[in-house]
Amino acid sequence: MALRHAVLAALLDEELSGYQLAKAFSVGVANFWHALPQQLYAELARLERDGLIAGREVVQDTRPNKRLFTVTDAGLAELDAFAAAATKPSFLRDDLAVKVQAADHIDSAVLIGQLAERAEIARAKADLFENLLRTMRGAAEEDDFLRHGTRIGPYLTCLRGLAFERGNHDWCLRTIGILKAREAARVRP
Amino acid sequence: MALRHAVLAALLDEELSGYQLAKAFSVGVANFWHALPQQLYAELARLERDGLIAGREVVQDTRPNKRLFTVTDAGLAELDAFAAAATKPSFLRDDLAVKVQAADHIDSAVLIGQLAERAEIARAKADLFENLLRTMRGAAEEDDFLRHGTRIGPYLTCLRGLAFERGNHDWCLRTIGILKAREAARVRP
DNA sequence: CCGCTCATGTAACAGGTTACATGATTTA
DNA sequence: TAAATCATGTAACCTGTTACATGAGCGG
Repeated sequence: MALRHAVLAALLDEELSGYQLAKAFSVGVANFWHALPQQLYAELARLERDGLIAGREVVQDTRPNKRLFTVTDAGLAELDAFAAAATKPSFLRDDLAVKVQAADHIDSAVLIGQLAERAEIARAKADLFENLLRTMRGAAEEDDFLRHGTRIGPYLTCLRGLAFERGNHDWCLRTIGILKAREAARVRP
Repeated sequence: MALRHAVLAALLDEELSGYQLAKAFSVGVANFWHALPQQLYAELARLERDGLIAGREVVQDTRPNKRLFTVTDAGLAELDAFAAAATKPSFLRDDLAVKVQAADHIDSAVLIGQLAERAEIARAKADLFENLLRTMRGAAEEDDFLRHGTRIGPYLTCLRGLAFERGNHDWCLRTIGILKAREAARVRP
């Protein structure tokens, strides 16, 4: 039951609607958790029912009305309890890694294509994260912001996302290089 | 349905029993996928039923008998098809990241403790991966092994695991440093 | 003799994914 | 005028996790 806490954590810094939350969780920016809109709407309903968040209706003319959610004191207490409990280890689950594991037995041209695709996605995400970080720290130097800024949580998770995507990118490119070198070596050894 | 392919990929290089597979998938070495023993036994049964792997009984005196599994031609074809299909993006799902996201609202002593714990786990895993890599390449230089060695798939996924755990470790330590500096700044600003 | 390793599962439950449904408004 | 955006969900299905079951040998 950790989607709960991910939603609470996301609502700490801004009041959001389900739709806005869904954007934050799916469109790239999901640097600390990933979830689909359907999960989020369901989870918001449960959180509100349990009194951990409170929603207020915002009536709009041109757009459909929306409900903005805030974390309640009970919600904060729940997050405290979550933070104090033992952290579950995080595991890898990546289709691309499975394909690379089988690299010696499958067509390497296909694999190289998929690695290139992933490298590009990783690069785009890294760029996005860099921009987000710049926006968050504003005019301040990074060290200064981290020492004295308010709300560094999102900044810290974004730093992790950035490092992760850079690692991804580098690994894809290196793997492509190795596979190509082997192909060349196989043709004229 | 990707556990299927992860199991197939794991069985490519050695004939394994369910028990041995389970060890490879749970005890640390899960650098390209993670799964529990129960999932694996169930998946092995399905794979055998579908003719993608073949099992042979090995009778043992002192130990209970076991069944060793090998990938069939149909299994290889299935892996080929999987490799050719579009790769699903991989997503982050980490309790610790959720806690860090909420860093501004929860007790930082607790958080620092959990980050230190995770840093230690990451360090241990990185060490393990380094040893695995050394074992895999044997006497050869890394470049040489990667260019001419057989079975580099597992080596490549292990490289990724290593980079991932190092990134994890660095991020945990850096985050701890930042949180401590902020605590100090709050006491005497 | 207690706990660990080998060896294989079943059953119930929680969590995540896919497919589908609706409908107005702005942008290309 | 077609497509994307805003806005919210339901239902069926697939996947992963937790809890439990069994039993022999080996090491401290």
